[in-house]
Amino acid sequence: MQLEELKKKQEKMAKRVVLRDLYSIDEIKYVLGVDQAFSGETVVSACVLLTFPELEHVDSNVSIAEAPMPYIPTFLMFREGEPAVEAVKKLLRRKAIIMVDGSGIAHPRKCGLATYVGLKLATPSIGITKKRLYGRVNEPQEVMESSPIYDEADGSVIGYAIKTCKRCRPIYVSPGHGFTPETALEIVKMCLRRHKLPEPVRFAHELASKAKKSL
DNA sequence: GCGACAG
DNA sequence: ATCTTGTCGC
Repeated sequence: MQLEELKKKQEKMAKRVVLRDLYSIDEIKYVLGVDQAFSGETVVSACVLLTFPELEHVDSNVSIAEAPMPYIPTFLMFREGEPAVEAVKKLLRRKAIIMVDGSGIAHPRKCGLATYVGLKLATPSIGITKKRLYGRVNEPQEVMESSPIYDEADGSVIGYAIKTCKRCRPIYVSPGHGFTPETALEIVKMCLRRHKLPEPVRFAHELASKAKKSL
């Protein structure tokens, strides 16, 4: 099938991923949050720009597009990647990092949606998911407790699961590009404010669904 | 063959 | 992701 071709593209991109900190936490000035909402096959991509670490809203942007292909597990980047990149472009600036609603390297071929966006925009990125896609994890039990996500093949740490609120399942964090799993987790913790999801992703999700309604 | 499988 | 009301809890 042609999915084999797409797998090769992911494997090729994965080789370009940098898993060390391109930015130290204290030099980050902004955090961009991205998410998409769908109306049939119409993609509504929303991006919010927040200051870091204050998380004050600076600007936001919405862009509409047609989905290039259907959703197929582990191939999400080919469906939402370009739309997401388009939404982020206009708001991108120096010392900004990107937080994406989708996996980073916690992916079978180490190339999730967050990795795609980070590499495409040559900007450090972090992936956040509400459900596990790949990796072995012992779910954290206490609020704010985190536990490593291990690569199913070599056992290396590829991210962290963290229980962000009392009565909710943990969220999964993995670097997309330009960060170690530890730093990605630390940044996500700094973006939490009494909700399950970190503010950048939360606001982007909110904007995307709001923009979708007004279509 | 069987189960798993982001958004 | 999306289709959907009320409802329990902080």
